[in-house]
Amino acid sequence: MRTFAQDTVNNVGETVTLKGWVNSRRDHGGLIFIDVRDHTGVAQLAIRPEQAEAFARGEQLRDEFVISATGTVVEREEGLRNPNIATGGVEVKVDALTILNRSEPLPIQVMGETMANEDLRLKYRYLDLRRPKMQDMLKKRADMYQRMRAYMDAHEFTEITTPILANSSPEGARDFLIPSRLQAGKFYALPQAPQQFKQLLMVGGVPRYYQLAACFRDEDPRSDRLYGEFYQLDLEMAFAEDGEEVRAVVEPLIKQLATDFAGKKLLSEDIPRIPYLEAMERYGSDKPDLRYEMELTELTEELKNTEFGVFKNALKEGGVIKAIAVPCRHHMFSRKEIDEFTEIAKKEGAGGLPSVTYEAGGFRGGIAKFLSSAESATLEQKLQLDAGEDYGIFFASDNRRVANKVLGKLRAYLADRQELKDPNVIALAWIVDFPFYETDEKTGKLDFGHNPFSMPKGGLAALKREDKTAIIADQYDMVMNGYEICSGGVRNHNPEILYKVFDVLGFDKAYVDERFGAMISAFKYGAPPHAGCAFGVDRMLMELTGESNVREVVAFPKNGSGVDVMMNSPSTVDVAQTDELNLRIIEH
RNA sequence: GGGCUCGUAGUGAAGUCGGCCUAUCACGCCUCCCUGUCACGGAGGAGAUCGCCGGUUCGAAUCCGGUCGGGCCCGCCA
Repeated sequence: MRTFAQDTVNNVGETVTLKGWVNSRRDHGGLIFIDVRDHTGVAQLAIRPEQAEAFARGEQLRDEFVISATGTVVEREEGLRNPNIATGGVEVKVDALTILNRSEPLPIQVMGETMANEDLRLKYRYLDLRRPKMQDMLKKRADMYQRMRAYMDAHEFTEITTPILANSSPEGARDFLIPSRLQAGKFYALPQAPQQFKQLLMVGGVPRYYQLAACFRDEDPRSDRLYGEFYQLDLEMAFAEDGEEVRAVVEPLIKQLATDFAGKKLLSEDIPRIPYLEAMERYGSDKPDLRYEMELTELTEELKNTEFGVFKNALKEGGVIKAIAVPCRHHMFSRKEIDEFTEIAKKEGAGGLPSVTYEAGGFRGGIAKFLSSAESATLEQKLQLDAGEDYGIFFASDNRRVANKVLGKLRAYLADRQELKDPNVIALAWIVDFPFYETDEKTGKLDFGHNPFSMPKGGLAALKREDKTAIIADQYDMVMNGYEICSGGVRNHNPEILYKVFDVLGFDKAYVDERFGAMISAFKYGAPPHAGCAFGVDRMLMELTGESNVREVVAFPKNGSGVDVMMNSPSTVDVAQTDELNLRIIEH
């Protein structure tokens, strides 16, 4: 009868068989200790020369050999116990030992503190996954899936799988294309999201749909963005005409994941709704981390009579002056540090980074000499400076968009640097009211701000407004600790309004019919209003488990170049295969 | 596509403003010893053309140019 490592404590006096990997071997010449590891932990085997056959095999064991050991569980004597491991009070006196498989010396270390670089870990992911931390991660992901399914089922959502072989979508990310054999010269595409299918399910009479959906996008990855494939908790609700209906349904699930599942504290039970423009003004970002304050403070009015040339020029050109006050905590920012921050500001489009320090209740250095005593007093009050604390104060004077962007970037960077993020706290927020259309900074042309299929607030009438950039999309993102974890919207189920949405950008009916034929035609046959959203499962799991790289929460991720270094994919294929698909590979 | 950064035994690091490097340390590996260890211990040993190519120099892991690979960021991600 097989017993697991952690169960040995409950089997004192009994004969057990442990199967697992050799975690470590301590050969004393006349006595061999083996720590055998399985998915439950490690247990100590003691092999004595009296069991000659087992002892001889014990001498051959090396790290990561796979063994089966049978023997009696005995209580360890006083002084021989190891309080550091769960099974440290017992050991197995081995009678018989079988080597089930041998192992060559490992290319990466499974046990111990040194960890190989990521490239090697990914190449030998099957070894990397043996590490308890990775085992734990796999279990956590499964646990999260269970909780999501249980919650969605309990709220009368029906899980429906939608096609993986889908169609190329002209909007959005780059597609993965799949050549069709039966339809020569045509292509499927892997879905970037089940967006159109789930909306068609609404037309199909499904009241509430959800899916743990695989999504595919061929875009360059980031530390919080996987290459290629990722998972979303995708959901949609028929007859929801107000985004609040969706938000109210999903909020308890996310809170439960943050607390019960991740064991963290919520910054607040009430999840704020922050309009996009307000988020940009206060945080310089549409995905602000609310665990720390450091809000952007506008000082345009307060400094309108400034003597400082840079500010004067900005104001003359209709710009704004904004600032953030950064608590110093340990020591005042050095010249070198401020230079470093300046580089960041410049990268975001700032000309420089005017600054001043606030020490011992007064402004010093930097632009301090340009501040009148009246201005100093106003700044102190507007920036809510605490005389007992020292601050570095950083300014942006530019057009509103750039000023917000610069300080927003700096706010996030400095919060990290100053360790203002509490890892045990989850701060949630809904960012709402995204602009439907935006002007492209470079071309000056009008384009969709986000998702063309969401409902413009105010419907058809709103679309006829003169200032198109003032049209608001009924769209909402959920932000968790500075990461966008969910995006959703009230969908546009009205063909007339949908045509108009594209008409604003100069696309005619034929364009819409050609590209979104199934959807626009379905909407003509009694489409119910509907709204929904989709949560990024991987990113959420990353933040909830305190990882800073999303690849850490995926069993077999691709690297930054889109390569699976373990399987060596993508790879070339036989000419016979490409011939069958009517494809010709052009050598580069 | 662009910027920054890293590349040294199987693994992780040190050395990187030219010579004390015949390249250091730890883990791992091999041989021998060891009956109470638990990251066992002890003695000994093997293992690196310093990512690759070229250049400068009396001399290059170290400087320069190129190239390949990784990571982070920008663009991109409706």
